[in-house]
Amino acid sequence: MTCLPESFYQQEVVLVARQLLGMRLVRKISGKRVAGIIVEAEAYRGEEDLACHAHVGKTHRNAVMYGKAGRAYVYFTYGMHWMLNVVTGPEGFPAAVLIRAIRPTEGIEEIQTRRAGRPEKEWCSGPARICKALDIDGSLNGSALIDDESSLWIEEASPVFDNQILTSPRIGLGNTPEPWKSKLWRFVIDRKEMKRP
DNA sequence: CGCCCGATGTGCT
DNA sequence: GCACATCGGGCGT
Repeated sequence: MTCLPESFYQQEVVLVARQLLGMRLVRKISGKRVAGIIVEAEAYRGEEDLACHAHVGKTHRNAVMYGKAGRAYVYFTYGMHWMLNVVTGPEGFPAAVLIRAIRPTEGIEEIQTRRAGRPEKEWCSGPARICKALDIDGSLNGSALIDDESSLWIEEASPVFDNQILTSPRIGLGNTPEPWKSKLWRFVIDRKEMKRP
């Protein structure tokens, strides 16, 4: 296992969100690999971005986003859901990528158990579903994704060409003002387009 | 499949 | 007190 280095995460957050598509998110659960290819991700960028949790300034909740790149920012919302983000950019500048969907590739039995009773298509399509499927919660908030001690990291898999990628506004920003609401900071692998350039 | 709505805890004003 | 980077069940098409 070769996890992505800190230098990867130190890049501009929108670029990192794009680059994460096609990479493999790996979680180790009692010694076993549970993993999937990242197929959807969104960038949240600085205090200026009114959709970003950091728009209210630094607080206890969002403090990890202000820290070093390559850490997990895991937060709780809607009274029941965990969300996984990866911190990017220089220390002190709050930015992170929300992992919104993966395509499971390893540890399918573990995922199936954790997502019992739901259709396979819904196992890991959605930020809270990923956390449920991979047993990710607040205990991983602030943890490094870039060392071998970790039980959560991202590794290279297969590159994704630009013509396989769709962009759109970020999901779920109901009350967020423009221009933030319309920023094309959501990246998705187009399931239909499997051609090479 | 789509739309609607309730669930349910916490951070921040 | 309220908004929230959501999900799943219920019901109509």
